[in-house]
Amino acid sequence: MVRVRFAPSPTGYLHIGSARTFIFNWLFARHNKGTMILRIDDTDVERNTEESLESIFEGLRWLDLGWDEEYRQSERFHLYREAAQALLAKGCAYRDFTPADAKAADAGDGKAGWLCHPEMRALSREESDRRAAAGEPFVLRFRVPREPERTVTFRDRVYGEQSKSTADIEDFALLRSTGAPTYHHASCVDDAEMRIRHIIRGQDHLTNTFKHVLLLEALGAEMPEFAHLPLLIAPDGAKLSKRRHGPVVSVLTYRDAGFLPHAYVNFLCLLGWNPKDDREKMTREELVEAFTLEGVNRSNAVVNFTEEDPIDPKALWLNSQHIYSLPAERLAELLEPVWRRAGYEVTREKALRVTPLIQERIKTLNDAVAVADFFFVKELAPYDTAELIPQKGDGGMALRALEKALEVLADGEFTHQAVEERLRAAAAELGLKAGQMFQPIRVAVCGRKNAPPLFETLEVVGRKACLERIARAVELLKQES
RNA sequence: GGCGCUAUCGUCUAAGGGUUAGGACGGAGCCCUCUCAAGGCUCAAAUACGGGUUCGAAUCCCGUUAGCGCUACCA
Repeated sequence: MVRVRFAPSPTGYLHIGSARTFIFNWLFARHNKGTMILRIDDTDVERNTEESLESIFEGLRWLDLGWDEEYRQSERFHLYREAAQALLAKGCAYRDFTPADAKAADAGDGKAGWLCHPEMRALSREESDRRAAAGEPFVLRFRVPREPERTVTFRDRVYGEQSKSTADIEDFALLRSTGAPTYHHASCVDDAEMRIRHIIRGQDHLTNTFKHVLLLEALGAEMPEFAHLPLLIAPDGAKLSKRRHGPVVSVLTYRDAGFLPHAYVNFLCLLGWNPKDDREKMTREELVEAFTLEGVNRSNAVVNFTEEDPIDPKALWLNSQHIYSLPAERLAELLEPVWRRAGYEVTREKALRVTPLIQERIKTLNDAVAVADFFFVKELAPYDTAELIPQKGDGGMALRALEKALEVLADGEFTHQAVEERLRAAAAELGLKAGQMFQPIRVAVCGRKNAPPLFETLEVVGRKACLERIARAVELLKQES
């Protein structure tokens, strides 16, 4: 039975690297019909914040993948205390009465004291119990078995065989002087208790794993499999940090930028993993089907962004691909609130008619505001009348085209086929090329040169608004001459 | 400093002893076309460096360099 967990600590927003770890765990669980566990690693009371927890949940909810079980370490302190007791009783742990600041002082430069404090490690049981009973503060440390020295090994599903001498592993803390567990302790106790079979997490934990193997052994737990993931880094090679790189490190940024969650999930999957064929755009189902640990690679991946352009171009492209393959009705549903937020008056029917015209012209949901404005606004924003003048033409030509359009569009059927027929005939009659006839009309109706196909656009904008806008353009041209 | 991990186009990546080192994004160009997109085609662009092993190395080994991680009573 596959059981995996994602274990964020609520000390910040949901980082995109964490999001990817969550996604890989989720994919692995779903691919293997296993269980996905969300565990909040909130053992550091000092640093945890409620806002952070909220933003992590918000990010996770947006990703829209879900999970099966949920735990909070802050509600499980009794388990960690019991486990610590047992470890102490078995001699696998010892009390270290060194004051916190003293330890920092002499272990500072990676010199002698970093492995352990030999006096503390050697303290007799009686002495240790006596000082503890007297209320002297201590941290509980794991007694790394160093005599005789041995090599700790495990096989990582991504990085292969790993080994490290116990001579290079320090006596790490299990319990702080407050009695609260450290990350290593709580994490291992929980992984054992929750019967996590596969630990999939960031590569920053690769060397921590030697400690965890030792601890898990001491706890008498069945050894899980480990799979470490390459890290996501910034273009400057540094790890992604909010301070240095800004909001690009938070998943909520992509939601707010108008990304589709499954497109963003797709993008994150391609950072450090690939399906071994040339597929790039993949649906959630395809990802679940294709995901295996064998496809994960070992080197860190750069998220490609710059200060001017904070979104990775490939993410943008993938998003446009996912938008394009959405059924128009579904896209219209998603676009409606976007337009409404922009202050446009939008009905379901209107959204349904506009959407197909812009579907392949937007890369994000938010793009729809600027791309479709002229379908919704009462009055066009002022534009440069020079735009009305066609290629190899002049103001006079624009005027003739527009006046003819006014005449031709005033009555008759107002469907795009009928409108196209009449407009093409009109162009022929005036001796104009199609483009020369259409550009003034497009600019008059849309307020700019770049817009969706003209006839469909005219049909959706409607006869009344089209005639008004063309008449307005005629007026402007006449004023100028 | 110690220990560990990593190194293919600008970026994401494929190839895991024999390929003109493949794909994608981005860039350039062409085609299509009522504009813009979308789409199609083409081009530029990479095996960090030095040694081995081998008939043959991007691929295996060693070293160098660089980057990253751990080295907290953070996670």
